[in-house]
Amino acid sequence: MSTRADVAKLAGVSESTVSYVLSGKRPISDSTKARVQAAIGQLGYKSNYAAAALAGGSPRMVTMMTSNLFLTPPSRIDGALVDGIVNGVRDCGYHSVIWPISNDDDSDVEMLLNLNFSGGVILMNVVDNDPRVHTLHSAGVPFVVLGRTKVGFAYNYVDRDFETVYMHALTILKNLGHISIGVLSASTIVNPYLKKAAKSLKLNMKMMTTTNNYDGGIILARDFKKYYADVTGIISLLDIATVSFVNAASDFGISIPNDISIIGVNMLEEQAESATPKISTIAFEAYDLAVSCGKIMVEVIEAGKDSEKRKGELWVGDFIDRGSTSQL
Amino acid sequence: MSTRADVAKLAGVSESTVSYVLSGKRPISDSTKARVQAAIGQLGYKSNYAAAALAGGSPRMVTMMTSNLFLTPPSRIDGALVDGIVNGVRDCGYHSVIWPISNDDDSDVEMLLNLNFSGGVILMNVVDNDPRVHTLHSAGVPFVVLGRTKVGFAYNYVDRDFETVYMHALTILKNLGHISIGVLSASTIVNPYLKKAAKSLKLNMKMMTTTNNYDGGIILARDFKKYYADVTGIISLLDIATVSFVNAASDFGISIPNDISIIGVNMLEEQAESATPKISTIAFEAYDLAVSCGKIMVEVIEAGKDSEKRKGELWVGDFIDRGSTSQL
DNA sequence: CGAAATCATCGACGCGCGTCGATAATGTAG
DNA sequence: CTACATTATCGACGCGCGTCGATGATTTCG
Repeated sequence: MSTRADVAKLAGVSESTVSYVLSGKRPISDSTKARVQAAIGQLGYKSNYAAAALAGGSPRMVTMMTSNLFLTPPSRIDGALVDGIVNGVRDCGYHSVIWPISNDDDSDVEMLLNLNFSGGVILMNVVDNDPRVHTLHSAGVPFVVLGRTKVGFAYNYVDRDFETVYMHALTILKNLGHISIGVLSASTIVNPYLKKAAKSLKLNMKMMTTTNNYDGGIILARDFKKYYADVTGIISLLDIATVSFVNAASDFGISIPNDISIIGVNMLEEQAESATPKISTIAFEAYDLAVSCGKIMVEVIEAGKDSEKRKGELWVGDFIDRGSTSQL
Repeated sequence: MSTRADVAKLAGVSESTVSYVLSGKRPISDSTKARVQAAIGQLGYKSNYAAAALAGGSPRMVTMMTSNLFLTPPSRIDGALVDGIVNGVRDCGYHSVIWPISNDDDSDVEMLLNLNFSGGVILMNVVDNDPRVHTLHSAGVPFVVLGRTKVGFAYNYVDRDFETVYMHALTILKNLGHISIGVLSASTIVNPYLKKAAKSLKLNMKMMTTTNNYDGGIILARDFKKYYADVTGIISLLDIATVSFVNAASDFGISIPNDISIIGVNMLEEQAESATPKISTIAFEAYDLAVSCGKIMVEVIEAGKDSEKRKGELWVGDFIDRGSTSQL
């Protein structure tokens, strides 16, 4: 591996000149700039990451942590989020890697922190009162949560504004005359925001719990008339199961949107488009949200410890009508 | 962040002593060892990754590269492989991260190499004549391929010995009297090793192509009597679709193993166990294979450029009879 | 008991790069 | 023509740690 010294010698300039050509932080004449570039090309010089990180203060690197990536098959949404973060931090001159987690205790987090090789951590797939947030917080590492969790202190986060999203979706259904609303979810617990919105709109909620995979939606469609006959409007918190539910509905004599109206609040546009019929959504701009998360991560890193400000950002999204809803 | 100097001062020893306590590369008396440990604990000292990498030569870090992780939902096998690598390199005192790839040209590879922050690269999900192998090779970066691909030069790899695996599976089917063999695969192209094995055993092959997801297996089961009526033995190269195929078979009047015998050659044991009936396999010890891959990666890194040796390792696996095969 | 071996520890150096202050070269105004 | 601002470049230093050679302390053995 060639070093800065090699480049400098070949170009006939000092080492610092090479650095300034690379960083652009001081003016360099066009002629020497060209000579240095040529030398770099000729030697195939690549700056040493470790040395740059050491000399430059904190490493320009961000680590993404998600809970065990492969235990449950990740969805397209995860892909969009990762992509967004990668490009968000890249715009700020940072890089990003994924920290692979095997076991779900936070020994992996400890290890990452001990390693101390990245400037900040983006936490994904957080759960209630996530222990990893506590660990990161007490370690004093710059971090941003992609999502939210209840812990006893302030932290940086980027998340969807579920309160508004749910209210929006339910209002649309209510305005169409739907009173009995099914909630397609992987959990039997009703999201508090959703519950609140339903209450204020005086809507009846019925949980339609299933697993978020292909089967899940089919089973729900099969059982719909038996268990959920009174439901006329559905708000879906799932993505994969929603697509298969909609696809399979007609097989079980359910017509969308004639018999039931459905709004997806947690799926990508491409997924909503892929179903037959297409699914109306409250847009979830996962990619853009993640880009913003990446940028905030870099801000937090560069603000450093001096700043005690915490930043929270919430994203809403428009209603996109694809015809899966109709007047009751 | 506290540094080695802080620890040394607090413990009343020299900086190098602190280093040797940490690395264990020179004997240190128990008493000073204890004092240093105490100081480390008190200060919450964590060694600086960048500095260690710089001083120590190459960074003790491995990068895993897989093609766009989230484009197609990764399977459990990918999870086992990642886990294996993580633990394999960890046993050697190395760490590992996943390099997120968004676009499938190799600009991401270039970027990783330019960054120059990891000691080596493990390439996963390689395709025929993978351009990334060429890029890594000409960059002179230590790398190991988890799998194999045809390029015009030698490289380090760890892979299954498909030649033997296929031969083993087909021999078992043949010995049970099966002559007409279906090949469950996601591609219409017959694997050359498989073709060779079938030829030498004088078996008739019939491609049963489907997508490797839940649907894929169902569709195949549905169409089986129509298109593959003559098939009595199946060798499956898929995992998810194989499980759903076996599960759905009885729904379409196919009895396993009475009507057809099936052997999975590319699935995890837990997946084979999860089907009804359970599926016999040629064991694919994905985790162990990946552990070995990780260890080889470290060997390659530590051998350095001086060594031009290339290492290849092939894994077979035993036949595990779960009763999904029977005499014709 | 003295010489040699062993043990525990220290100090110094260098890894490659970012950046600050200084310097030489050039331009501008009085 | 001198005094001073501006521009282009250089040299030096330090980031934090791994490691080598050296040194003083202790033990071993003839």
